[in-house]
Amino acid sequence: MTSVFEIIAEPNRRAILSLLVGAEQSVGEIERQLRMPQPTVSKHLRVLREAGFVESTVAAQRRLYRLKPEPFQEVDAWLDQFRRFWSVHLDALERHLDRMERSTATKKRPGKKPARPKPRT
Amino acid sequence: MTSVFEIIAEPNRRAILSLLVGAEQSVGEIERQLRMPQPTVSKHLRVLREAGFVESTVAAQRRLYRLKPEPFQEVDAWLDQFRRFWSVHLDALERHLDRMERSTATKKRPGKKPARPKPRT
DNA sequence: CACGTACATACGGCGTCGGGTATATTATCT
DNA sequence: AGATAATATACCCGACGCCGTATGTACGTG
Repeated sequence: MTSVFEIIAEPNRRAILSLLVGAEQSVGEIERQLRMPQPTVSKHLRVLREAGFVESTVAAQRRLYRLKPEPFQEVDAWLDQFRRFWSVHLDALERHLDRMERSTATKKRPGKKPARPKPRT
Repeated sequence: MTSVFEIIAEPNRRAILSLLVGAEQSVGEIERQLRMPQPTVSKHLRVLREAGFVESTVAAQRRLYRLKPEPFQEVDAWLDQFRRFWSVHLDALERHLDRMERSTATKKRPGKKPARPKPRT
């Protein structure tokens, strides 16, 4: 389990991560929402924690898990080398879609750049 | 081997993909550049092809493999939900880096948007 | 202090993936 | 057609990952 890619290869772990995007959750909440046995949740959380995807704080007898950004950025950085490739291949399509978006006036996160290529952290 | 994430979990496969970013390559070229036995290369290429990461054309007795963009976009789309999260967490840092970049005048791909969030294909 | 809750860990079993070796297939050349 | 190069596939095996069950630990409450 050496790389971030092996971590996110597991469907249950991806489910947990997606769940944690909304807000931090306790083990029990994850267990109930994803309908998976508690030891399974704990084990996956351990893997995710050791890989830096999540961190936890103790709140009474429960532990709240939340996301950490770094590993995701690592995946993003890896993906970056391929973005150059696929942007070339889909350039015409992209321009077409851009025109579509502007004409249908679907405003998405107005003033924010969507993604940074190669974040340095 | 059901999802794109399992495909890219394998280090040798990622090496092959990275190699193919530059240009299409034959099996033998991959074999030599990555110093891995030929059956290993063929097996991984099979997996990559069936997952849609690469396609091949026959050129005499050799087969040239090249990348296909779709699976990468799938990974990118998955990452997108987390981009919102980490951009919030690193907003201040991001603005700082942006100022750094502009002041050092490091122009990157001038007129091109780096990545499309949620590509529709 | 006994008990219940919330979570973590230990252990055994099983399926699957990747590596290695050998062999089959397809194309090229003489 | 025979030989050789390039690639694909078959088979066996060892390792590792995930699951389920059982048990351990820590915290809170009566």
